[in-house]
Amino acid sequence: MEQITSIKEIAQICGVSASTVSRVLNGKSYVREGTRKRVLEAVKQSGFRPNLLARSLKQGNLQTICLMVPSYGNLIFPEIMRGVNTVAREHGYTTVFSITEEHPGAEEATYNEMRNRQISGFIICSAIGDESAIYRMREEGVPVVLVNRFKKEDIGHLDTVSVDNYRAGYVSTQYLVRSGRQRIAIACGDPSLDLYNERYRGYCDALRDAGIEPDPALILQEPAEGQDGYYNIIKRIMLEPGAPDAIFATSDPKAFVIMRALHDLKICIPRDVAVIGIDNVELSAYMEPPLTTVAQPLTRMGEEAMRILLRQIEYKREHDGELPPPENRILPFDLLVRQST
Amino acid sequence: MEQITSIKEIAQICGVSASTVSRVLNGKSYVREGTRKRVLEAVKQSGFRPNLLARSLKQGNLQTICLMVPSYGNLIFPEIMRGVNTVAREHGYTTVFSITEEHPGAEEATYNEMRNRQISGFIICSAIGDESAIYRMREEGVPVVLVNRFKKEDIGHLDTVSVDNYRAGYVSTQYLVRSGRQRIAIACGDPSLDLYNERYRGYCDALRDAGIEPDPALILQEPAEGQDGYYNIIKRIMLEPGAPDAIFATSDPKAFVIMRALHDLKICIPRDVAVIGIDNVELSAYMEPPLTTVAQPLTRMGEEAMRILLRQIEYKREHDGELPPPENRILPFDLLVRQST
DNA sequence: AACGCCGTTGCAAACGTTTGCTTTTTCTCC
DNA sequence: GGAGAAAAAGCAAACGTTTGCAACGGCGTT
Repeated sequence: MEQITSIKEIAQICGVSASTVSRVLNGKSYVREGTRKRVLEAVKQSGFRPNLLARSLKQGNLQTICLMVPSYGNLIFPEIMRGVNTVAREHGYTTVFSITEEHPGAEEATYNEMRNRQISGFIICSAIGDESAIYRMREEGVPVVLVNRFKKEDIGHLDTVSVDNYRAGYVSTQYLVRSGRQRIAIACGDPSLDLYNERYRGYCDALRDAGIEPDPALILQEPAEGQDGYYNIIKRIMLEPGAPDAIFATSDPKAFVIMRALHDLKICIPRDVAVIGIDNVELSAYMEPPLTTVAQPLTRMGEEAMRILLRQIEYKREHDGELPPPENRILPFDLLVRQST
Repeated sequence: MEQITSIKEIAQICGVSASTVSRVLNGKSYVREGTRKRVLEAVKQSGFRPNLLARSLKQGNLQTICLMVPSYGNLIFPEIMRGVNTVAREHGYTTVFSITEEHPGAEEATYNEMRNRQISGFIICSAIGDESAIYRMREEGVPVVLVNRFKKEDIGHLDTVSVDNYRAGYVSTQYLVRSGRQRIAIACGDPSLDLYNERYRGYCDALRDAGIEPDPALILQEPAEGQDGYYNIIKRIMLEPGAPDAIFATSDPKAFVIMRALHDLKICIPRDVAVIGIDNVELSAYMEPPLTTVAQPLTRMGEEAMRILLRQIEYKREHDGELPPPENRILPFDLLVRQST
């Protein structure tokens, strides 16, 4: 059984031309029912699969999108990836990924690598501070969707998917206040990421609305060595006078580090200190005690991002390379009360 | 500034033929130093990037490999992915991924999807029981490397990367014995995966070598609903007479579930029951207490898998489509003692 | 019977490379 | 200065598709 490698061989078998076979395979133009059947049969018999590269070369795009994630340090990314991948697949798209490892400029480098692969678009979960490269991509007519990480000013200019981070910060802080906590600390995230600034704003406003003035001593800045550095910060602050009775971690992984520090200090959660996070990665439920957290619909965020990207790709095709006006999707979140508060 | 899209335009600018430009870009054949410089300059000036699809169409392979993972339920996969990705990238390869979600037949489906994309090879972390599809792939001359999941019989027939799972099981059990535990239970994994069977064998042998006959009551089979089902199993067994004083979880995620159950029973780890895992995913250190575990070099496993794949690809090119004899890489592991034992 | 139309099909030129072969240029050596 | 070889460059045919245009035949209409 010879391996059939091209449309021409199928054509020969069926006694038609290659064009006809192509038309059958694409279902674009009409083909007489009889020949259609015959071709389809031959294709099935031989197990022939058309060469996607050839098609893509002709049409100028491989059915492939690129997903950029910063790292796996934060476990939200695998879940987002899963969402992207399932929707992509449903639509015949393949997903390539690139781990930027938080290097500045990595997005642009990847973009350049991918350009000559005729990638249809990008989903970026790893923007850091400087988004100029991303604006440039959009200007060049390349579909891009940002997930989670973007600036307030990007809204209306770039496509984005996220939750309402301000509300998330507000709600979690409010919950701590309502459960009677007095001195609520916040573990801030990288200040170059707006999502953390928003959560911080929500924290401040929730406190003020409850008649509490935010105490600078309780506003913990992300240490230079990254979130693991919170371990030492917590150890220090808990021994000082005026230690907090609750800690709002602006992401679950930060909460994990913080809980570790509290355990090592033999401080009881939640009796002495309550801890709340944001994300709800899978493992949050397995912490001791299980972590109360604001659940982001991570997988769904990936799905939505891919849908928006597909919309852009389609619009672009129909409008002669023009991109549609940007879409900013905000998904709902849930406060998930477990035993750490 | 017009966008240069093809080698021909560069050729025109430099007053040479397209072939020459191609040769400069590939560095294959000799080109006079002067023209070389001129072409390179023009390429740089215009920011031109050759169309990889066209090249691949001609040469019959896109520089891309496909990584299949079962799911993200087990956090070892993100770390393996990172390893694969970095090596792939160093060698100019792009990685596409596919999540098989443990569906039987998913490997083959993905394989078929990828075949017409001229994928150079596959790294599979998701084989389940039936590897016939994978043998078929190899027979068709497609480079494949299995990571972690494969059968003993595959050794010598397929390329693999893993740790010595028998030793890993042996060492962890032995460690429990030596620290004075008497009744050591094992939480087995999916019996269709040999790696779990090996760990189990190691467990039995370690016990016997210590003069302890494995007690069937302490051999816990993975429940039908997957590892989460261990929650109820543990809750039950701990209340029965002859409850274990140590539990060997054949993977870290299983250990997490088990620890959750023990906490909920108010059983103290490690005083009443010691827990040991295998994997050392990042979060193991953040459990309460931090999990003692056999650390697999996950990222390194990904890297090695990619290297072996590259070797296959290269050999294949040089030997007229022939694959090299299979390689079975076994990487060293470390027993990481933390506070759960 | 001639006409035009429409539904089908084929032809051939693209898409942007690579590469075997040929031609031209350059160099070397007598 | 010329012959010959070696080096450099060009030509054109591929790789496997898609697609505009042309061709063909059959049918209904006048």
